[in-house]
Amino acid sequence: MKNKKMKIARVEADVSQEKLADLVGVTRQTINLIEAGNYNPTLKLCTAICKALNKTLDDLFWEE
Amino acid sequence: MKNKKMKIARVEADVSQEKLADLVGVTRQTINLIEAGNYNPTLKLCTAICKALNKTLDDLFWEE
DNA sequence: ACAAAATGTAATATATAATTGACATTTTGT
DNA sequence: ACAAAATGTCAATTATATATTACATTTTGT
Repeated sequence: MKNKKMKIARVEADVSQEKLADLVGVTRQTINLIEAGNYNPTLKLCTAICKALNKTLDDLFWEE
Repeated sequence: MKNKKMKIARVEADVSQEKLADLVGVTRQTINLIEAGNYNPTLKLCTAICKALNKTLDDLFWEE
């Protein structure tokens, strides 16, 4: 269960994993792991990522 | 920063903290802490809570 | 083709989410 | 008024999100 939506939003915003990591205050590896899936980030981090990419939680992290 | 939205949704759904905890597979204390605020739950738990209460992430956990 | 940037991934360490058990207080039903 | 249920909260432990360091591979620009 990769997080394609987040990766697409990031690429559309034209920011690298490293840049996004800086923006939200985590390491590049954490961003990489989230996009790779099998990861369970905290709400605070999800929210920070959404704001950095100008999206909402439902946009990037909701799964039916 | 209490999570009022979650508490309201839970009460409207007529489930106790303990019942909700059972539904989503955590302890009552964890639910209590989230509602009390100053807590940073994981995405998986947030999603489980939303589904149990028939809400979305934006409904319960989005903060401007 | 080449160098630089970006990405994938692993091992170990640290911070903190979540558990467990317990008790006090508040709320609800009768 | 009373008992039962629900909630608030604390201390100590366990599980796991995130950091750190490091290296290999892939992608991008020139």
